Amino acid sequence: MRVAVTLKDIALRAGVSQATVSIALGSSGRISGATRERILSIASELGYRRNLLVHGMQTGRTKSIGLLMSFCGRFEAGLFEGISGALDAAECVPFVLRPSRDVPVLGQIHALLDRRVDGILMRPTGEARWERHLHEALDRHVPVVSIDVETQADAPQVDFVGTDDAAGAAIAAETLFGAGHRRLACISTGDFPTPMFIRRKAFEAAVEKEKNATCHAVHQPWEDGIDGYAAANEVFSQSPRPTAVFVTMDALARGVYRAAAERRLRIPEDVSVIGFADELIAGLLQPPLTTLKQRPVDIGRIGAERLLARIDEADAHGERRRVLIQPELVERASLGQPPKL
Amino acid sequence: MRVAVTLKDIALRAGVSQATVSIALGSSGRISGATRERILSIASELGYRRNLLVHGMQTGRTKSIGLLMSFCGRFEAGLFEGISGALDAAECVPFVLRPSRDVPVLGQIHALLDRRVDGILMRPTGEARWERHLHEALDRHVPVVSIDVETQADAPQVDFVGTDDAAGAAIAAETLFGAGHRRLACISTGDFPTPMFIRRKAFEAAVEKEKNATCHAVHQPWEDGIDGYAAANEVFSQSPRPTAVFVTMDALARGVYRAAAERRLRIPEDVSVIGFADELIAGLLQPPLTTLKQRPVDIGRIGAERLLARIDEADAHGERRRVLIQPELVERASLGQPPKL
DNA sequence: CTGAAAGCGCTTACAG
DNA sequence: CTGAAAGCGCTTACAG
Repeated sequence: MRVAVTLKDIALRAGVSQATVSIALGSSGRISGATRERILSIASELGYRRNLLVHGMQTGRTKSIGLLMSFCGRFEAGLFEGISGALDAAECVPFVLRPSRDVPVLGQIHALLDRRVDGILMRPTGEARWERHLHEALDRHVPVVSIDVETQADAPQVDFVGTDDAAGAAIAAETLFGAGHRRLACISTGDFPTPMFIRRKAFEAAVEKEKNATCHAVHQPWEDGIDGYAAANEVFSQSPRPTAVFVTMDALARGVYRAAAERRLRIPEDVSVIGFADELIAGLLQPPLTTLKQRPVDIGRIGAERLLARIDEADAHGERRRVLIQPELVERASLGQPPKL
Repeated sequence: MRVAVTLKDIALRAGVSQATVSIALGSSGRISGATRERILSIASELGYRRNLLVHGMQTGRTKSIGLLMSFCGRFEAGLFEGISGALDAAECVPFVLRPSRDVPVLGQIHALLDRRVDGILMRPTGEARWERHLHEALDRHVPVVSIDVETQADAPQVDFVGTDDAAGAAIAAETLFGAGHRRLACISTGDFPTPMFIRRKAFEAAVEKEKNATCHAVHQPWEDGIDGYAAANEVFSQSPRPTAVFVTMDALARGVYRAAAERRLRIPEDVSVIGFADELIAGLLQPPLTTLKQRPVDIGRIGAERLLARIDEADAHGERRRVLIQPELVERASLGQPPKL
């Protein structure tokens, strides 16, 4: 067994004090001339590794953060990729906790705080129970940054980085208008304050502003594996039938395609479909789904960078800053002109 | 700002020594009668939270582990769900680091060790560079458990929990034999020691043992977004044409379906296809893909439990233990009898 | 530039 | 059952 090498060991070998070694090894402070070189070489020879537990306790910086999020799709994978990249550059490491029904959020936040994380990055679920526990962190001057879903009034000091969902929904609407559609439908799920909710509101607002345009909106409560089938059936049984459907997340398109197939409605000849998110399924559907592509890697990276900046500022209570990332239209084959009457 | 409450604060208020408070709060040792009650109530009143940095330094247990894995699909999400569940129960929290070309593995292991993780759970990539750095952990008596991909001879003390890939491949072969197929093909990717490699070898071995059965094997080097299209074209241009194709991972089926469609081969009437993993895509393909379902949540859970057990045993150098989880056939629509001549 | 000392917030023998 | 003391491995003023 190898026993950990300590400052004392190095000091002994180098014939200097522990304090000198500490200073020489830290990038900080007064330089120690040639002594430093000697200390450095002894340290590396001995395979010294600083105990970050103690270091963190002394300095108040553990170079660790907490990350509260779950992993279910390509979007989350992108977020994590971006986050990891930014943290790597700062030599910071994330504790990752997965929100779940069985585990109280407060307990998770305490688990992080007890380990003295420097900050917390979170992707809130839609549920409100998150917000009220954030003060446990903020009160201790541990900054919190939220990605993808914005926290609400309860926690106005929480920075936000996410997709500009409203802009994306407006692009979807404009695209449909541009193709000649006026009789639209919107199939949605997810309540305030989820991105899906914001997309729906923005889409409806865009329709309101467009002359002669109407929107038949169907909202379904969120559930696992939701696919929009029931809502699509309602939409397709309207008369006159909408010529285009906006779904607030790609997964809903699956049910739309199925309902359309059952009614022998061709996509896009009889009905156009446009999604949001560019999840894996968008490219797999036949015809491939036109959708709004998010930039999860950027969101993750910028979110982590903002958190690191907050940590350096030592300012957990500043006003909220928001960064909105523009989504981009990915044109595939599910969108065409409205059918001729 | 709230300043952290320490043992001293509680001791002062309770009129006892710091040591007494420490003992009363720890679940360990001698009970302190009524004093304990008083201390406990003062602690909770003050909102005391133990500093796990210091606690970890004192006891040598940080209740943190390192988790080295990346997130790209449903399988990984399942692993993480299982891991999280097991760790939650032990009040343990994982640092999660994502392997990537840009970041040296050694650096990641050091980042974990410097933070004094109690153990490391890893899902190795196929690359060998992992293994030789594991000793950094093992030498310090930090146990390592590997999931999904078994580490090799370099690190024989590393426990393994993963799918019984060989058994799964044998099931695939038996299923095809049972349906009457004898002219088989195997499309594979991934080298030793990935699960895909093991599946391929086991499949070929099963074919060898079956009378009159042949297998046309095509191996493609692993790359991102690989879909098996080129390999499928090679398979389909054989004469006589194989009547069934085993792909060592579901994603490869995508190219097989495409190649089949281009040649107007119907699935399963003209050619049967069987996959491995039950990834999301398996259910989305048309016809839905018959495949071998893995049990990622169990693998994750058992892997984490094994690691926790190793930590408790304080035995990082015991012999390797292996847990193989049986995969299960998911019958969907891509498998039928061979075409009549 | 360097050393001696104090301190971070705990736990753990060791006495009483 | 409880207290006084030492110690974990560092960092940080404070003297020299």
